[in-house]
Amino acid sequence: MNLDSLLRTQIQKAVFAVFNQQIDNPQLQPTNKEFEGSHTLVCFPLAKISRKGPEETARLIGDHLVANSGIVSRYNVVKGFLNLVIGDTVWLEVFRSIHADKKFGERPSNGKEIMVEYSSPNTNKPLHLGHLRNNFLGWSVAEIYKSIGYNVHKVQIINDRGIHICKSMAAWKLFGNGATLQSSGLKGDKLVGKYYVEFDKVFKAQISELEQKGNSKETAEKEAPIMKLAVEMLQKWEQKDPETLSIWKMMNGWVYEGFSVTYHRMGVDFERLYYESKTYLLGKDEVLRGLDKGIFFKKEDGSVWVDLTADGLDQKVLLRSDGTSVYMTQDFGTAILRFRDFPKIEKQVYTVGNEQEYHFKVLFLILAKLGYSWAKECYHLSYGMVDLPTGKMKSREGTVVDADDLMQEMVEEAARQTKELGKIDEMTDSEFENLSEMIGMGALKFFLLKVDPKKRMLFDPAESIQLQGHTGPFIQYTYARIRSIIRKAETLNIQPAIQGITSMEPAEREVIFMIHYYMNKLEEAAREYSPAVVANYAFELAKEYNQFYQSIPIFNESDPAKLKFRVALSQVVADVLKKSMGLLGIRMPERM
RNA sequence: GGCUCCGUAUUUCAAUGGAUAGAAUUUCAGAUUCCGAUUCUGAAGAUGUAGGUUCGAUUCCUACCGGGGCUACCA
Repeated sequence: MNLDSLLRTQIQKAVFAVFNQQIDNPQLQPTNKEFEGSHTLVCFPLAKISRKGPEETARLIGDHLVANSGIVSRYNVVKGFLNLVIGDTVWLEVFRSIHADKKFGERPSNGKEIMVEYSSPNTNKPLHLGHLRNNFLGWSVAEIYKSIGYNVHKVQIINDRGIHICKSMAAWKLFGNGATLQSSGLKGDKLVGKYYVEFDKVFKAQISELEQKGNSKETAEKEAPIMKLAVEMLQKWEQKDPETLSIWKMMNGWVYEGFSVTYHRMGVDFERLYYESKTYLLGKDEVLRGLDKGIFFKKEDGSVWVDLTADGLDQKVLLRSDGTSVYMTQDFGTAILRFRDFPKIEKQVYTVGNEQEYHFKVLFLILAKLGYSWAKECYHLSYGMVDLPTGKMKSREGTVVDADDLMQEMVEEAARQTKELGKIDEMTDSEFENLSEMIGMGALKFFLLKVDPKKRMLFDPAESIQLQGHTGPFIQYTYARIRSIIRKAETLNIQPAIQGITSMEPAEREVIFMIHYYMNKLEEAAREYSPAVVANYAFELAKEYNQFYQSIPIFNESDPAKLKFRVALSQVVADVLKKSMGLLGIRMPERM
């Protein structure tokens, strides 16, 4: 039973009965805590059709609902707000159906498919803090869509070719002495990253040397020997030179080995990988087709452009004068390829930093101009930079926070904290390790996901792992304590049940209200592409439960019906907490 | 210059155009015969500025102030 839609229908009926008017979408919102009731109908907009004051309008609707709806037991009116009180028996019925529904929180398949792209790393260096936000966001949005019935395809594009990887390759060739994974003992992506840093160091030294000899900065950058080598390697790569290809394959192989370790710890996964080396030539045909149709135009030097000035943007190049393609060209080529690979998807979601907002605006516009109807459904899941308390985190400034290091630190901190609290005595080593991983990663994920994606945010590692406050571990603790209650109920052989009670304490009603609101929140999160909605919901639910826990006895309750009901309530809260946090990729401990 | 995102308590974050702008944090004052006090209750404290639309604006519009990003025949 869906209480909200039932109530909406009843309100529509009431408005029709009282004012003889149809309304599409009654404006319902949760009632402020200071007033009695759970659902509030905003009646200001209805004053126009009722031709009465907002308060009188509210009263007339309220009277009709109490008399006819069967679910509203009483109401109060404050200004133009109609606060509705749902009877306890109705709430208990709502709760009973949730408790019985093993699949609560998961919509059955709606037959629709979407694709979510995230991560999309370059293969010349390790993943950093920004990638963590990217991966957690993309993965979580995919899970949220799954839970409301979509078939979701998780993909990434791996930027495995281009000048950046050739830089690492050049440095390895010059200074590597044939180093391998085995000989270095390093994680693969770290080893390749080391040469990328090495390249940069040597490159800068060569530039300043050339500048001192009187060259301009531009010339120096072009003429630096190590850069010339990297460019040469890129050309050889494009000509499929066997030696270059084998270095390229070897070094990318190292990176993939390293990345897979990092992804595993992050807890993210992909259904399909796209490699830029296989897609970078795509899109050219589409440009030529667009040129024929007059969507694009050619300049006298032979380069092909699209004119987006009518859409408030600039002109954008699509093919260079030498006929080669640019990033934009391959990106819409890849988009089209994906729709061929997965013909049923109705849109793509791209999880990419907000510095590429312009790029995606152009991309979607071009796709629309080419006649692809799905273009307008595509979405750029844009997110802001992550700052640290110590300062800004920018790769250019060389203060990159490595993803592996950060995860390791979080887990170590969690372990230290748990030890300090003296909770490890009854745990085996592997249980302790597992718990530290859950808490450390939970703290990290929750903190990165609780903020609206599009906002630039500050990540404070110390604050994120606190057991009190707006944190993942706080919610995990609440969960662990509930599980402890459930275990005790099991040993006492108390079966959770909803029988023999007809009324509730306010704190119990609040908890049920929060639980019943879960699906609304999931849909909002999907609509907004925002895991933050789910994160903040889980936090609210945990707090609501703690209030109940604090003020109402469970095992000291003498009425067995109430005792069983409260155990059932605890059980459902635990389930919903676990499900909602699961959508953020956060695991929940039985004990902590 | 053009485009775009952002500006909310000391700080970090909330608020489909709705009520006295919520949390967390910090400080102070309280609560446990009890299921895990890593909890709960109370107090203090904020919408960058100036207009406009609206019954009602943190939200929409305009201008300004402040911050980030984009504006490459780079990816």
